[in-house]
Amino acid sequence: MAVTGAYRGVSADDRRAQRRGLLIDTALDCLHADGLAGVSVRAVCARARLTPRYFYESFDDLDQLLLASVDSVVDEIAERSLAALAAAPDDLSAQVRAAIDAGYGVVATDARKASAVLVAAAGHGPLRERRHKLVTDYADLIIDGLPLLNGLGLAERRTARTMALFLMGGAAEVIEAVLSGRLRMSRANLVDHLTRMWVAVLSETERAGRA
Amino acid sequence: MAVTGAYRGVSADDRRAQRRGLLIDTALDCLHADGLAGVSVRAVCARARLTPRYFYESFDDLDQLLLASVDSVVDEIAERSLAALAAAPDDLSAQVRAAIDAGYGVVATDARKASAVLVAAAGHGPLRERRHKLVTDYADLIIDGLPLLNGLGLAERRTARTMALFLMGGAAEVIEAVLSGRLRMSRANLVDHLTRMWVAVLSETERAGRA
DNA sequence: CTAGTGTGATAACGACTGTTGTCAATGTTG
DNA sequence: CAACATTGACAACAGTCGTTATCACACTAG
Repeated sequence: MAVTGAYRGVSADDRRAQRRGLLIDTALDCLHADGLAGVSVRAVCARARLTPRYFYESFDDLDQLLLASVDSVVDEIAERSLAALAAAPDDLSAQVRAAIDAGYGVVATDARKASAVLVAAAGHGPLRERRHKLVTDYADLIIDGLPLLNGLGLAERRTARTMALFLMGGAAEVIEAVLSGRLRMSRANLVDHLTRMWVAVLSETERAGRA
Repeated sequence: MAVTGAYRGVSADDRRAQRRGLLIDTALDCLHADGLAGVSVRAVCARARLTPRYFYESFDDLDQLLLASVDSVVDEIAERSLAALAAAPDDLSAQVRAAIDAGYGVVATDARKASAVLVAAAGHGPLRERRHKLVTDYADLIIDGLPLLNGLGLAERRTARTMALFLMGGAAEVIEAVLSGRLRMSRANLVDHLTRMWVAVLSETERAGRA
């Protein structure tokens, strides 16, 4: 039953990849529309105009699809944030601002992606574990990406990780409030506030670490 | 079919309240054990050794039960935090520390309550809206509870609210990491770090507001 | 003791779930 | 053309969901 031949001018591998991508994208639709409970094999397939057969062609399990969907969003955020941070001038405030603005840009222009990140926080089982890993990875990226925090010992590293978790959780909370409409604020203002608070925590932690 | 008479020496109202409380408590069990998906009418009733009839006696809907469960936890946290804050000496650091320690004490001694708060963050529909309201209420409590932030104008109040959201989101993230075992840290250390970062943000925001 | 109320177990309903299988239609290749 | 690969629609399985109803038993009130 292996799919190997070409079909409508598209190779078998390309068609598989195409369907897989469609399922991931459609999962984001379902997630945004009906929450985690709205993501079922049948629902996603129906919305993607595919049959369950093609779901099991690309994923063993619903969890695999959810993980792939969340990963696609998280990877995009990390990629853009880090690129912006690397391109920013050698100034703490400028670097933080660039990273936050770039990351916010991803979820601000696609509400589905914001839902994906938030829903991942509440999932259970594999989704929850994945989220743990992602948050920790982000924290390490923050630590490594900021020259201010380089050259830390092991004790300070745990402090730095705690700080990174705090910064991300706080930013996520504020961003969620803005995207949901509860907190009305321009993008520039949002980035300003977040940058200010991040820098406040970063500076204080660095000062406390030196002391 | 109205329940009015006494039974085993307990009045009808008391029995209803007892069953309602049992369902709320059992819902926390299910939530902690199997996540949001594990909370179903049948599952909760089975675990509580009640029949679905008594579920519909106290709740119209599963959402109502979830809301009641989350509310019970959130109310407890708010109550204890505010009491501790009010009892603390007139010092920013001491007040923040007291409030954080009291709030953490609630979830630290009962993992189910931590799950409830975290799961509420990712819910959909009514649960999500409720969480929005709760977070905003907390933010206002923080603002009103800290003399440092009193007497703010409307513009500063939005800044203060943004800050309060940031502080809560950050604290939640770190607390979740500690409770899940990803971040090993003593309670004293955790409270120290959170207090330090809260005070850093609070001081900086107050400084920026004055400028 | 009798009549009535409260309780708990169980069944039923249609709808949905994950998963697998079948079958006709459509496209490709010999 | 014939032979085959690929697609999409649909059925089937057992399980759970929310919700309501039924029935026997425990208890209380008169």
